[in-house]
Amino acid sequence: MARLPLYLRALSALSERGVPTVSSEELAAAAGVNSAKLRKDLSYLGSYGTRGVGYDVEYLVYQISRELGLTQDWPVAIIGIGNLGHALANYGGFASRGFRVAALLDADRAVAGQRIAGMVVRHMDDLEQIVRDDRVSIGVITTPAPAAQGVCDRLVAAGITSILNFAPTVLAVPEGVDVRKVDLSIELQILAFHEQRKSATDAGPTLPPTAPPPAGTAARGDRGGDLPEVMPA
Amino acid sequence: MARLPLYLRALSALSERGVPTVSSEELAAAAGVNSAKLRKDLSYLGSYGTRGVGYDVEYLVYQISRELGLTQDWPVAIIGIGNLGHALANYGGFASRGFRVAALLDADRAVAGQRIAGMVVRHMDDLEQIVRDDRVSIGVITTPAPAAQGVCDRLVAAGITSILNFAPTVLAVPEGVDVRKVDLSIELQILAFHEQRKSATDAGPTLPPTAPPPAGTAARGDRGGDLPEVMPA
DNA sequence: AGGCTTTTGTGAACGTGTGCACAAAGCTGA
DNA sequence: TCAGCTTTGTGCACACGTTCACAAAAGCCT
Ligand SMILES: NC(=O)c1ccc[n+]([C@@H]2O[C@H](COP(=O)([O-])OP(=O)(O)OC[C@H]3O[C@@H](n4cnc5c(N)ncnc54)[C@H](O)[C@@H]3O)[C@@H](O)[C@H]2O)c1
Ligand SMILES: NC(=O)c1ccc[n+]([C@@H]2O[C@H](COP(=O)([O-])OP(=O)(O)OC[C@H]3O[C@@H](n4cnc5c(N)ncnc54)[C@H](O)[C@@H]3O)[C@@H](O)[C@H]2O)c1
Repeated sequence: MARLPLYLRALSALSERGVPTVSSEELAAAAGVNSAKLRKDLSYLGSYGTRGVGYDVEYLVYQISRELGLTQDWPVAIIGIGNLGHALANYGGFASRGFRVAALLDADRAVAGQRIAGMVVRHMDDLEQIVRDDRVSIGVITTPAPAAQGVCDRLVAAGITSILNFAPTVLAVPEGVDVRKVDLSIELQILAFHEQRKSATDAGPTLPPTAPPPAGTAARGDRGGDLPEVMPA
Repeated sequence: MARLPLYLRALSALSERGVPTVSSEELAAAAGVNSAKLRKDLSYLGSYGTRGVGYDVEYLVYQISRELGLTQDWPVAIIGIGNLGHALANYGGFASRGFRVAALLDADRAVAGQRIAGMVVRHMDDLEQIVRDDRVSIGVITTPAPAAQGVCDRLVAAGITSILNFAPTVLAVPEGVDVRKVDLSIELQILAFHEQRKSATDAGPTLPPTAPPPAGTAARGDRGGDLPEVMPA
């Protein structure tokens, strides 16, 4: 379940505040989900709440941590130490949850060798060896989009089966390899879409809900005239 | 539809390569989705393909751009110019799709005044004015988690109705405000979860699929002894 | 000790998204 | 002009996730 990390975060906060137990209602509110959904999720991991009382916070934290595999540490390698790679390398939020930045790598020999966040950036030549020696299990790709697939292939060849991709590309991977992507532009575009909807309904039907296609002849052919050249490159 | 940006990206790539038309099958492969799904998605926006030929790339790019509201530009403000805020400010991928970084803001007076990516970082005091004058419609929150809700409230009060949140918190917002979150730790935890599943099935049932709760007496009470203190803070 | 209150765990209905499969539509070439 | 081929658009069935609602369980108070 993809919501477990959310619950875990809310529970950790409660735990820090010394709260001993929590009801599904409270926890659901903190995580921003429906309480029935939360209870069903928790029941999946065979968890035990106490009727009339709620869930024991500490116990639940432990259970979810174990279910997510957070009781062991996961060495992470970051590939492509540019703007974003820098930020991630300097980010302290990883270590607190069992993730350890084991290596930073870059193809640029001017970047390799630099010290960032207390680590020396390694060159891509050493990738396979680093993965092997440090038992890296998760690769984070922060290279430019054109390089992402190549890097991905090398990571997979080196034995990595979990990849977090920040480059705006669809990565092709063999079966058994998990890829998750974080895509800024897509998030912004979705926001823009909703924003447009809002202003459209506010200001009346300037844009019809369903855009009528160019009538008559065809959707193809000579349309050079009526297409403003506003489309993004 | 949250997949439109994906299609748009694939289409833009095709457009740059001069490809005039594309079949649903090809486009679906490029976007990593099912072809029937893609056709259904496109049919929602009343789009016109040509049977026996496929879709006109340029026309589709225009249609999707318009549907997503990408024919206008969206001024974006980034709040919290630390590691991540820096990276985003320096990122060139926004402008290419109609998003314009209109302002960088920070609460730290040592940060405000700095030039980053050709812009001067403004102080939070000016937030309301900047939002008003520059017609900022999307706010990006890259402050530490504890500050996020406060910043969010101010953005909403200033009239912003679309927020992209990088801080690991659930933001409470009034109806009509859209929040999308990008959460690194959650992505990593999901990867770790699957990774653990994989190694568990490989190496036999070291961890049972369903974790049996502590038997007998209760799930509560004296459990100080059998809980290893490995849970993340 | 027994009833009352609180809260879990879950059965069942519902809505949504997904994918198959096929008929209709349009192009191409003879 | 017409047959044949390709590809779209969509009806339909299915699977999944979500939510409601309620009975059973546990604690608490008298
Ligand atoms: N910076 C952001 O805020 C941001 C936001 C969203 C998405 N992205 C995406 O993240 C990726 C990185 O962005 P960035 O701004 O950090 O770019 P960048 O150009 O600053 O950094 C890219 C780094 O990758 C290295 N690199 C290039 N090819 C490589 C290869 N084959 N192997 C290893 N390393 C290689 C380069 O040497 C460079 O250091 C891009 O795909 C970008 O689209 C960035
Ligand atoms: N750096 C990363 O790679 C990364 C990754 C995932 C998530 N995050 C999250 O993104 C957020 C920012 O991370 P970071 O590494 O850039 O942190 P950072 O500490 O480097 O930067 C935070 C910035 O926000 C400013 N700030 C603090 N309170 C503010 C307020 N009330 N109003 C306006 N500005 C304020 C600070 O002055 C600072 O410049 C954090 O919530 C972090 O958890 C960061």
